[in-house]
Amino acid sequence: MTTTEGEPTPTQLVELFLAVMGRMGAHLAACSDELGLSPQQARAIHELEQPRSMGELAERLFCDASNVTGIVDRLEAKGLLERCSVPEDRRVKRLVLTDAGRRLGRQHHQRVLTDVPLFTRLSNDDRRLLEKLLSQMVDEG
Amino acid sequence: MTTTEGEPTPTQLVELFLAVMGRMGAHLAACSDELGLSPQQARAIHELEQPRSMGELAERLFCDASNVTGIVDRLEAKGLLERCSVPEDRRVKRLVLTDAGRRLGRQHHQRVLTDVPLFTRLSNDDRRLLEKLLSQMVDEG
DNA sequence: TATTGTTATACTCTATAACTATA
DNA sequence: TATAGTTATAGAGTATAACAATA
Repeated sequence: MTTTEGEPTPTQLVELFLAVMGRMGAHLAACSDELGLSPQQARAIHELEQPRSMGELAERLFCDASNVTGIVDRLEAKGLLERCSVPEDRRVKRLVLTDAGRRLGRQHHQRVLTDVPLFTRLSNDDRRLLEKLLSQMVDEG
Repeated sequence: MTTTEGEPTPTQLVELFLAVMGRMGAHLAACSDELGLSPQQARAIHELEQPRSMGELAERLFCDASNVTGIVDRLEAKGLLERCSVPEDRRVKRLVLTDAGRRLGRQHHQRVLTDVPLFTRLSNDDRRLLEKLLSQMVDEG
């Protein structure tokens, strides 16, 4: 317990971030559930605002390509997207949201943004500050 | 696209937070995987630094109590915790980490804290600032 | 009666490996 | 040969409902 006041240990920071992540995760789960989607399905729709291939979607979801088959199957069965063929390379499937899919994506987006108790507690200045810090964290790669 | 400069929309902020969450999630998954744990098992061990009942653990994991039975089963099978009986109320199971469980928990904690590329990009001052903002977000409930 | 934890069930997500159809 | 996507498989997380033991 030799904690110097001037040198912040990462412990507290990571703990806090995990706590905020937990609440945000619960919020996201509730939002997708209201629309009859699993969290991962909602995430997929979000990433498909621009059409992408199966492999690209896998990268964005941080999961193996084999999982995407099932996720896309279920979204396609709900009529939320279509697997289009690509003339230049017939191996590739181009995933395109249907109108219903785009509509549901917008609804989900709205719900996620509405009443996020985490962020509503911050002043406008603090939100700008947090935005700046998060940008720094994500920048580059 | 009528975005006023002075009024920050929550959109960008939420997007950024989700991006940071995604990377942190990948980091956590990698850390637990190295120790032969699922992310949820690692999370459970983390929450059991203090002994808790099944129901308490369920609350902390934001999931139904019925799931905790399986999660605890698997941790118990690995010898990482024990279900102790509570004399005052024989319905309750008191979950206590074994020495091996506590050791693994410390290892996981170390790995999570080490080389978090997200936080290493921030200056000490910025980390303190982020810590303050995250505290505000979590405060109260 | 109410509560704690379990079981049964069914679905989703997950990675690995083997497969297909293209390139 | 290499790549994009699929299938098969097995394990883990998830919620709901019904249940046993205890309060």
